[in-house]
Amino acid sequence: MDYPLPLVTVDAVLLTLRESRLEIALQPRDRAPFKGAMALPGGVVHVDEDPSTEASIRRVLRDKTGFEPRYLEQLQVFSGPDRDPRKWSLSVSYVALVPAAELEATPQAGFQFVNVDALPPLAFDHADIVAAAVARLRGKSSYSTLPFFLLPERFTLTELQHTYEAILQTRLEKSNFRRKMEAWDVLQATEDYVLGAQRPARLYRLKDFTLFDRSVG
Amino acid sequence: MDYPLPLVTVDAVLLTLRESRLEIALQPRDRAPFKGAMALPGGVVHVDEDPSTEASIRRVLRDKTGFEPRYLEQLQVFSGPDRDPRKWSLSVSYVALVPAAELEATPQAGFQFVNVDALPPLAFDHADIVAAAVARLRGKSSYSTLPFFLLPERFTLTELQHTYEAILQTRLEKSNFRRKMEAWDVLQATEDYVLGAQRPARLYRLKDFTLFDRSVG
DNA sequence: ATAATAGTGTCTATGAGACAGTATGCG
DNA sequence: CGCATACTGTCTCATAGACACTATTAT
Repeated sequence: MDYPLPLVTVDAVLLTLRESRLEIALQPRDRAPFKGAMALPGGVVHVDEDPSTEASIRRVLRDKTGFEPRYLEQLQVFSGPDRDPRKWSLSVSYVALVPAAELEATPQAGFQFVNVDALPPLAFDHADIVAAAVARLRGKSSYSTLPFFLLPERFTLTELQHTYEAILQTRLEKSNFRRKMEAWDVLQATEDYVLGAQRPARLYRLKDFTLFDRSVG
Repeated sequence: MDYPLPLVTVDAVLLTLRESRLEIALQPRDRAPFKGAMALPGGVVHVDEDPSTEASIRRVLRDKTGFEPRYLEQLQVFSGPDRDPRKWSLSVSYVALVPAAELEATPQAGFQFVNVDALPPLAFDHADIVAAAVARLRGKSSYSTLPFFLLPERFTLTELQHTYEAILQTRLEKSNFRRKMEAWDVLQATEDYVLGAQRPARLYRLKDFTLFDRSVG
C-alpha cells in the first residue's frame, strides 16, 4: 500500500523583454544529470521550510537571482518516469515576469538571458516547459494586463504599446490601443513626463496594481 | 542536501450537469484523516505504473468509477504542510467533464453527486479545489466548447443552449446563440431528428471532436 | 520653420443583442 | 385549426480597425 514517492521540484520560466524580444533566464547545470546543459532556474521543494510550492519557487528565485518577481503564476505540472533519468519526478512550473531594468540592477550569478526564439538544447523537458509558458503569456496578453509586468512601474503609453506588440507579434494602431486601455480603466496617469527628443510623453502606472483579466470581468 | 519528499496525490473534480444544475462526484472517506467526511475522488501517484500524473488520475477514475472522462484538464497544484495533517502534501488537481447520461449507465460504487452550490463540509482543502474548478469551467465556457462535453455525443441546439445557460448562469437569446455557434464552425449536423411533442429538432455533434478555444484562435 | 513623436477625432465595417417573424410537428 | 417548439431574418447599438488630424517639444 506504500508507494515510493516521486521527486518534487519547482521550475520557473523567468521572462523579460529586451529590445522587443522575449528572453528567458537560463543557467548551466553544474552537476549530473545534464551537466553543462542549460536549464531553467529551479530546485527541490524543502518540506521543512516551504509553506507551499509557490513559496518554494520564490525561495529558489531569491537565492539564485536575488529578487522577487512582481508577477508569478503557476503554469502546469510536468511529470513522469523519464524526464529525470534518476527517478520518477514531478515539476511544478511557474511563469515569472520581470522588467528588464530590474534585472540589470540585480547581480545575476551565472544566469544569462536567451531569446525564446533561439534556445539552445535544454536539460530535462525544459524546452516543453518554456513552450507552454510562452504560449500562456501570448494567449493571455490580448485580454489582460500581463504585459504591464514586463515594464517598470511607470511607463509611457508608447512603451506599453510596444510591449504588447512584441508579445503578440503584431502591429497595433496607436489610437485604437489607447482607446482600449481607456475602456479597460487600468491606467493611472502620473503628473510626470518623459522629456525626450520631442514632445514629452506622460508617465502612467497600472491602476490598483492588480491583474486585469477581461475573460473574467 | 537530501530533503524528505512530500506526499503526492491526484484529485479530480468530476463535473456533470443534471436538471440544469452543476454537480460533482463525492465519496465518503473510509479512513483517517477526515474519516467519514466527503472528499473528491483521488489517490496517490503510483510511480511503478503511472507514466504521468494524468495517467494517475485516469487510473483512479477508472478504478473508482469505471469510466474515462471525455474531457480532462489539469487544474492546479495545491500544496503545503497543513492540508493533510499527516505530512507535507501536494495534490495535482484535475477537472473532468462527464455527460449525466453516461454516469447513470455506469455503476457508481459509493459515489454520489452533489450540487456545487450546496456542498457539505469537505475533507482536506477540497472545497478550495472545487471552487477553483467551477471558476475555471465558468470562466472558459463563454469562449470555448467546454460545455459540449457535458452533453451526450449527439444533442439538439436547444439542449446545447440550455447547457451554456446553466453553466454561465444567464439567459441566452436563441437566434444569437445559433449565429455564434455558426461563426465558431464547431457544429456538425447529423441526418437525424428528435421526434418530440412538436417540430422535430435536428441532432448535432461537435465537429472534429476537439476543444475550440476562442482565446487562442 | 521643420522634423519627430505624443495624443485626438471620426468614418466604417463587423459583431452582439433584441425582437419579430416563419416552419413544422402534435393534438 | 391552434399550440408548442424549431428555426430564420433583420434592426440597432456597441466596439474594433483604419486613417487623418492636432499638439508640443527639439533643433
